[in-house]
Amino acid sequence: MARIAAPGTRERILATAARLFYTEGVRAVGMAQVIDAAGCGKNLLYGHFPSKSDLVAAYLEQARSGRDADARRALGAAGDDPGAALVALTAEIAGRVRRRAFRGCAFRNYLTEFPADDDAPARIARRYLKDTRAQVDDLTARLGRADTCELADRIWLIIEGLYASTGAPNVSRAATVAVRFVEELVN
Amino acid sequence: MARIAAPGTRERILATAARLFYTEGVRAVGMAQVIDAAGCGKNLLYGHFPSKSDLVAAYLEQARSGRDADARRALGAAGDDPGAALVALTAEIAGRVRRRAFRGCAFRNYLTEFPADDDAPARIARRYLKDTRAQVDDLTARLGRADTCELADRIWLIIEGLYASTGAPNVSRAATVAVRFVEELVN
DNA sequence: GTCTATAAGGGGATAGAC
DNA sequence: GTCTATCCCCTTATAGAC
Repeated sequence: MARIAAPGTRERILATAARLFYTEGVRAVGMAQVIDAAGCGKNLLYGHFPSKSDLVAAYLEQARSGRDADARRALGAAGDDPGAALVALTAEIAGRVRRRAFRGCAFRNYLTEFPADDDAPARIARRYLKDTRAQVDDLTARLGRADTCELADRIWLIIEGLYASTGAPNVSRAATVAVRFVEELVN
Repeated sequence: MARIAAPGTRERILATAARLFYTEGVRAVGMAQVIDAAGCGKNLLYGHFPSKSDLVAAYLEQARSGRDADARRALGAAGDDPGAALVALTAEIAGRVRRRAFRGCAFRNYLTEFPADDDAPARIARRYLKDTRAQVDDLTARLGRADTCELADRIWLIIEGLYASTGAPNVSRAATVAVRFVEELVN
């Protein structure tokens, strides 16, 4: 009797790997550790993800999907107002930063761990940064200010600073300040 | 005939290691690679640095010394004006960011690579972040504003964002914008 | 005495085989 | 699941060159 493949196995393995990669770093976590934590056999993991690079790519793809969904939700609530959209985007990131499990931006962290690589995970990470930056540029342009370029650069500085505020003395306060900061810039 | 120990050997090894660690990441660079690049024997390196952790600690200590010296120089030119000092500090970082070899803040990069560690290198990195943040807090307090806390948080966001601007579309422009941004905040 | 070169120990990594 | 192959890691030890 052939056993039926358990549904959701791939997702369970990926969720475990994602938590470990994000918390401890991609390089620090070995495949054996993922297998142990997921409580699955080796073949099962390598069946779904033929190599560690594939698993890492899936981890980053999933992080991107989740982030995009949250961003869409935040943007939806902001309606057509580009200023409100920029504030909503910042607030969405601030919400992530306030979580206990926050340990920086998964994509920036990956690029810090593998600065020279140009494989699938690196391309996913770089594309994410490019796309979100473009999103900020777009929204800022729609504000119709004379100093569009300067303003976009400033908002981007705040967003990057917000993502980096892992070691800030008061992370939650930093998140609040960042949102208020962007609010003042767009109003 | 006893050969005299070559002077500057430690410094040469350390400079090689520092360049590699900073450019490619601490985890990605092995001791063998450092030995190869330094063109020395294995025993010589291990004589000066008994373990990789010692070498990494020396790398971060040296980075800190260099950074402190540059910061002192920048602060000296600013005189007693705390606003000018904050701008000078930002400009000093902006200068680093503009260099071709810039690949982020060595201390933040290390903490991203080893988030769970609490050894000598990690303590050096965390102490640096704590000290520079305290420096910003101090200077901001001396501005005598009513919103000292908020202002310090904002400047810190900009500084963190500036350090993170490795992948910005135009790094040099981002650096310029950051300095102008802080200028406006303190004036 | 000082350094290089080489070998080897002990561990852990990815990945494949059964 | 277990077992193995292969590789690279940090580190120590040994042997030889100047």
